[in-house]
Amino acid sequence: MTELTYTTQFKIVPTKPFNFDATFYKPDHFTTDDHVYETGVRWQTNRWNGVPLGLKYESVGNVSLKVTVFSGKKLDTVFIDTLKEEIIYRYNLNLDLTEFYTLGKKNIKLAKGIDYLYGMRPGHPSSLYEYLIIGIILQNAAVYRSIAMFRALLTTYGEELLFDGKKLLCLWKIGTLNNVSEEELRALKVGYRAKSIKRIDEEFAQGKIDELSLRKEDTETQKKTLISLYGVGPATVWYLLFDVFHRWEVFDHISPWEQKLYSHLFLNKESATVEELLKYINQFGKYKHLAVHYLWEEVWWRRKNGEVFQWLEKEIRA
DNA sequence: CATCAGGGCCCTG
DNA sequence: CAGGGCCCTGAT
Repeated sequence: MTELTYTTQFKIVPTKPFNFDATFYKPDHFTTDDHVYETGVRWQTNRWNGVPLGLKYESVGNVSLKVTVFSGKKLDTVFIDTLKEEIIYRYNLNLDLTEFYTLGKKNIKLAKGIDYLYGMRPGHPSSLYEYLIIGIILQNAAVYRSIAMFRALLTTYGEELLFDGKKLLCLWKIGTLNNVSEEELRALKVGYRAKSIKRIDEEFAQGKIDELSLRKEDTETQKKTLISLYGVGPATVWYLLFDVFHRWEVFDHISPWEQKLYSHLFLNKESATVEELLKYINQFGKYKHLAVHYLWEEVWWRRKNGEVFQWLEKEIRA
């Protein structure tokens, strides 16, 4: 266990309107043991330039954000400045929602979602490497199993950090799995995914992918690069484009299980065709996936706040 | 008990 | 470009 005793603080003022809770907590995200959330606060482990950190995000009246960085050693200014930029990027704290809201409010259903989650940003705590690990354990498994795999991996190869009275696990450093055999990974019940996880780790360790420069490429290049990674197919690419590369307009992939969920979500019925669903979502133009994010998160937040959606319970098998 | 079908992807033919 | 196989696990 590593105790993180150094602290650095800074403030971020996001664009308005800002909703801390809906931005820093997504009830449908399944990862465990690497974060704790309570109203107005999120503790999150993370690595920046390979350095394990404890991050504490606090809402200051839903107007600004207080960030406390816990580290094992003193951090220099460049490190902190780039970390701050990265946080702004990952949680989309500079996103201007005006245009999307104007468009979205023309649709009664989405208007309700926007109202409920007013100021919410899309966003994800993970780097591309970390998200790829998550994406791979999502494949061909229901939620409870993905959780089990994530927990097993994190417990075995992650690093235990103690900060601000919280004991949380931090995902391993790129290259860690180099000395781990495929058999050893399989023992954690990740199955055939062991091979993909190892190969992704290897490719990143060799520096074949540079996340920051890939962000600057166009969508097609990003798609091509991602799908070339072993174990990454269309479904995983689609998640990555939204959560890691912030492509709000890409919404062209609906898998059978999502088809059922979106039928309820968009059209309040049991089973709509993929064409029907895509047609519905096309009205949101360059904000297609962002619109879905609002509709989707609305249901999850309502569920968290006590409302019951039978169709959701049936499908998620958490 | 055995068999099967997944919240994909790779590989083969 | 269609379809079999894959780790596991719960459902039947």
